[in-house]
Amino acid sequence: MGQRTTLKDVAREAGVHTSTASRALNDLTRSVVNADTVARVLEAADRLGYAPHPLARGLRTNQTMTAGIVIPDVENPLFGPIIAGVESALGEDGYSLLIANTERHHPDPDSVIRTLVERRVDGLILATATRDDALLELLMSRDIPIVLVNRTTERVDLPAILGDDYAGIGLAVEHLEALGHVAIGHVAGPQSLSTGRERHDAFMAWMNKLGLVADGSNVEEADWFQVDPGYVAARKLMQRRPDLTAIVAANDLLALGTYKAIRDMGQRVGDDISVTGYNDMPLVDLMEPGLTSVRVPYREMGAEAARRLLLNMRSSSPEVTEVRLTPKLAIRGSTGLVAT
Amino acid sequence: MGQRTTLKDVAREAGVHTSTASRALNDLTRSVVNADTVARVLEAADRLGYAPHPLARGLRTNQTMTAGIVIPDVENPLFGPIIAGVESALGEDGYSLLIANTERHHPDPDSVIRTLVERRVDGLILATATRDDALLELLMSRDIPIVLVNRTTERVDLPAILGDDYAGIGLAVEHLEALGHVAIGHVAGPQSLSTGRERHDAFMAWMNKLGLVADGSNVEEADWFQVDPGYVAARKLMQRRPDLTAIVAANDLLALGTYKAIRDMGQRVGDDISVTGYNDMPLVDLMEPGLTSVRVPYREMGAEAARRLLLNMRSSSPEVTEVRLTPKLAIRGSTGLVAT
DNA sequence: GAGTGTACTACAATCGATTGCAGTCGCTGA
DNA sequence: TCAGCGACTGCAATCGATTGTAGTACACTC
Repeated sequence: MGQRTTLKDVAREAGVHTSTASRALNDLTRSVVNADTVARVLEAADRLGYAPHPLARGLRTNQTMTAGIVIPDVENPLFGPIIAGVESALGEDGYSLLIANTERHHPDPDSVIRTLVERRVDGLILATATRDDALLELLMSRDIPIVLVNRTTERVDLPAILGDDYAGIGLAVEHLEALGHVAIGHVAGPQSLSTGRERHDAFMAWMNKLGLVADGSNVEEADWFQVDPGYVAARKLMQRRPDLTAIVAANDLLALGTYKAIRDMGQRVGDDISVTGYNDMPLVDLMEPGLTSVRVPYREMGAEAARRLLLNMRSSSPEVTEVRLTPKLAIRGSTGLVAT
Repeated sequence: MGQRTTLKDVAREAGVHTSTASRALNDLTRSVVNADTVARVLEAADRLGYAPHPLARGLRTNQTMTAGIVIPDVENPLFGPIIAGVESALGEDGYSLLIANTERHHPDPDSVIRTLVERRVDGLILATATRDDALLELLMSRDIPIVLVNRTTERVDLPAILGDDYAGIGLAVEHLEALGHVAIGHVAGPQSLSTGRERHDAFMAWMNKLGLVADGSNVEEADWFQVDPGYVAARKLMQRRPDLTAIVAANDLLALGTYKAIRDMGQRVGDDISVTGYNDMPLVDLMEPGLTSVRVPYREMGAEAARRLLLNMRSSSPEVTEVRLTPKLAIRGSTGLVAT
């Protein structure tokens, strides 16, 4: 139809004032309206196909029923499940999701977040946090509910929904130790991100805990969480430590870069050197060999971030909580018994 | 800061009426305001950190400066580049992007689209079209600009930004023919989607054009664009036609399912049977062997859909155009000379 | 019968911007 | 000197919902 139906149309049709119609249509105020009047208004609204104008409502209530999510690289398959979880959980409560993609090469990534703030989103979910993130501090003064997802920050205290990296790396290291590996290396992620740093620290802690040698020579940091930096880091690591029989990579892309490095050095993944990854991205199970990877329930992570945000938007003094989701290890062909 | 700055504050600070301040701040009306007054208003706005309230503005102008994008499965890595392209192009024009994910198992996928319409998005980009899509017809009566992306529909005439499936399948079939293959099969996608249907039709057309046999026995439709349905369809195909030396799959997941089927039948991908895929998803290059795949510029597809939507939002009589993006073939180890 | 309390509804202000229209001032030409 | 026109600015209505407040009617009690 051409013209949209407004509350005035509904009120006229039901024979009441717009304020009565508004009260009849809203759950929280319906009880002060006579039941017969309520029935007439609801029937008129349904017949006319009425939907409230979100801008008019939002201007008055100071709520947009939208949340924003900021993703560092929406092309990275890691974020699809997180977005799906967030969108689904928010949708259940009647919220819509504005998405913004910063990307590493964005000229002014902070402007992306500011745009969402100016859009008056009711809350923000940020997947972009770095460990020393100045923008988060600035956002804190804005009094807008924020939840971090996947990574956290050390700059300020904010609610964060994360994977349990300590447990996840533990699964990988223990799995390799159970296969007889003692010379285990780590291709670490960038230490400016909490995911890079925590997986590195977890690796060191688990190696020490299991009585295995971790003196720093068995760790090499990749510049970024991508295949090529993983390849470069893995080569350096294996050149420095040719004795290593297993490598724990801080994510799947680094692991696949490690595959390439192993092959370039004339060895076989899984047979000569075992490799584990992290995230259990789509298709890593179809690699040759399938990648043993720490699986984080990312969709659930997204949903939990949304639920936390919804709680914090309703609360006048939101809790700063940190939730860590329990990972599992998907064991595949890239890990095998230590060669003798 | 606590309270937000409004136009009243800026007007007071600059010593003018709010209407003058509004005109001074807006590009289209600035020219009717005296230059000295403009300078004072701009300076006040900057000093007070003023940003217009989008709801107030939108209520009056009947524009939200938002567009909606509806994705059938945001966890599918295919859609990340499309979203990235859309978000980037819209952002350049000051638009924000609301994202909704329908998912195949959503109880009421149409409600997701209706919610965006009720949100008064200025336009919609739909990646969800099926060939016979009743909701699109309903949406047409709403007078909201729509652009289809990745898939099109036969139900109504709508602008669509697509891959050139005819050219893409042609690249694959010609490549295989050049390698000496004559017995080529097709693992088709679901025919209810334009991508499934068009790639199937393109395959038949190219086989006929090259004088190769395509009698229907060399085609098997997968129920969905996933690995397992691809596996099932590939097995059926190879059981029915054991002579096939090459298979053109309608997307990468079907291709990877075909890999599994080939291996289960004791043969080697690339050596015994060549396989091509479509989309060139992340990680298919790292498969063993790397998948030869038709690469569609999905990020550019998203950006073009956004540009088309922006044009149509500005136009009172938008063109129904169909743009097809030229694919390329990424040649890898999954295709080789026909075995003799 | 009068007074009081409660249920129900209407009135009007409000949110914060945009914009049609009108008033004022200064300049120019007859 | 006066009228007309253009530049500039202010006034007030408007977008469409929500909500504080007030008015009215009816029932109950003394």
